Parts: sequence; structure tokens; C-alpha cells
Amino acid sequence: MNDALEVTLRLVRAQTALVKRFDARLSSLHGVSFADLMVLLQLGAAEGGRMRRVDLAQALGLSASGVTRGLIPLERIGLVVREPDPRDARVAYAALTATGRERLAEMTLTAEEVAEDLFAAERRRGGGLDQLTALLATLPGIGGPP
Amino acid sequence: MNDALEVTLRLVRAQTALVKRFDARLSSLHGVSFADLMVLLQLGAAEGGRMRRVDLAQALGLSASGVTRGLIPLERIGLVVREPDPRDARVAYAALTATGRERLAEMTLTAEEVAEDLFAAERRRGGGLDQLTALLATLPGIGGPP
DNA sequence: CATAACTCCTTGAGTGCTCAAGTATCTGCT
DNA sequence: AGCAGATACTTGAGCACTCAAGGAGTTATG
Repeated sequence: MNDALEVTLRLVRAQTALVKRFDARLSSLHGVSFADLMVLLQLGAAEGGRMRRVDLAQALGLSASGVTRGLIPLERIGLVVREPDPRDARVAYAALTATGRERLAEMTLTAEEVAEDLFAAERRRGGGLDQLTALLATLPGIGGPP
Repeated sequence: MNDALEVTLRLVRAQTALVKRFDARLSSLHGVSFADLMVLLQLGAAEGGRMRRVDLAQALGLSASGVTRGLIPLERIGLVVREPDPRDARVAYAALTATGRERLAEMTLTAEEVAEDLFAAERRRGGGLDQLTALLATLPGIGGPP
């Protein structure tokens, strides 16, 4: 097995474990999954705290139906609302509520702690996260589904 | 959002896209998923080409039931067989067949190509995969499920 | 040497995603 | 105007995993 495949496998394994940590922490403290946080972060970063579902899918690397289904619990617990577009009746925006924004801020703090904790060893080693960031940027085709 | 969380998010996004590439290539050429390949690689690396299902689960970061279910198609297409342990009737080994070994070798070549391709840009940039390998090694708790 | 406690594995129910198909709406061409 | 094709979204069926519960076997303990 060559180096590149070796690294890929490690990366996948690492990610699996990593997501479990976030899930454990986030669900016990805030009752949401890591996937939920990804959705909320994306909305939080968007202009006006809202996005079309299609764009959300693209940004998250999910299918349109994945977004539809993933938003349901977030709407149910009042973190996100559905907003129609007055100019185009096909589109339904997903928008953060005021509550959603507050809760997102809290979740982000938790997630930051977890992330800091994970990378603590690396920081101690003197390594910059910048290197990893740069590397990840070189990976091609980090786009949505085909 | 701090650096560590930023990097985590990128990593997760990258992995999603990455697995899709492997899946596309592997399923069209060999009719298996990336998850299947992970199982086969693990078995291929094990002493005698066989492992207890519990150990396989641990090694792959899956639950025991995930392994039971994941092995079913591999047994059905004859890449893996179930072998009882004469000393302990509780355990059932999962063992590579001769065919399984051959097919695994072919799949590995394909996967290596995909991986090389993915990291081609990074290699051109002069970056070593070693850095990434080292970083991934510092992440704590890359073990199985709790 | 019986029985309690543990281990290995499977199964049922539930979750979260996928693809494919369907509905509703918009846009462009003639 | 009116129709063809594109776009936004939802829904049904299916797949891959999870957890919880259960069956079968092994080990330790009194």
C-alpha cells in the first residue's frame, strides 16, 4: 500500500473518531448532533442568517433531500424557520431564528473547546494547524454531490 | 470560530468528498464500497488473513452489529468466509478467501491510484504527506466506540 | 460443580443519509 | 400566448450504520 492511500485511511479513521467526540459533547450539552451544528454554522455565516436549501446542500456536501430531512428537527425545536421567497415560489429559505442564533453561539463555544482539546497535542508539538489547512486546500473537488 | 474548529470542519468536509471519489471508482471497477475495502484491507493485514469480529469492529471503529451486517455482502460474493473457532464456540472469525485476496490486490491498486491522484497537487506543492501523517498521529483517542 | 458474571455475536427498531420519481414553479423560445 | 425544459423542493424506498436486548458459550467464585 502506498503512502497516499495510507494517509487517506488514517484520515478517514481519524474523522470517524473525531465526529464521535463532537457528537457526544454536543448532544449531552445542547441536544444536537455534529451534523446539526454544521448546518447551523453554515446558516450563521450566511448573509442574513438564511440560505436557500439548494445552496445549503451544496455548501454541506449533502443532497437536497438530506437537507430537507436534516432541517426538520431543527425547525421543530425552533432554531430554524422556513421562509418563502416572495419573488420565486419554488424556493424556501432556511433561516436562523433569534433563539437559533443564541443557541448556536453556545454550541460554537463547546465545539471550540472540543477542537482545541483534540489539537492540543499538535500545538504542544509546535505544529501549526496552518499546514494542515494548506494541505486540505489542495485536495481537489471539495464540492457538493454530482 | 477558532482555528482548531475551522480545521476540523475542513477536515470533515474533505473526508466526505474523498470517500465519494473512492466509492465511485471502487464500485464501478470492483463492485465494492470504500467501507468494504476498509474491511478487506484490515483482514489482509491480519495474521492468517482472518480476525475475530470483535477485533475487526474495534480496528474499524464500528460497532459489533455494524461488522455483522457489513460482512454479509462480502460473504455472499465469496470474498470472505465465516470460520468457527474450535476452542471457543462463541467466536466466529471472518477470513479472506483466496478469491478475496486476489480481488483485494486489484482493489488496492485502484485505491492507490485514486489516492495518488488526490494528493497529486500536494506533492507538486512539494509538501510531504509525512507532515499530515504525523499530525494525525497526535490526535488522541482514535479507538473504537465506547 | 452449580451458578453468577462476563464475552461474542446476532437481531429488531430507529436514524440519517442516498437516489429516483413526482409536484410546483420559473424562464426562454417561437 | 403557450409550451419545453430547467430549477427547487419533497417524498418513497433502500442502505448502512447505531443502540438495546437476547441467545449461546466461557470463566470465575462460593
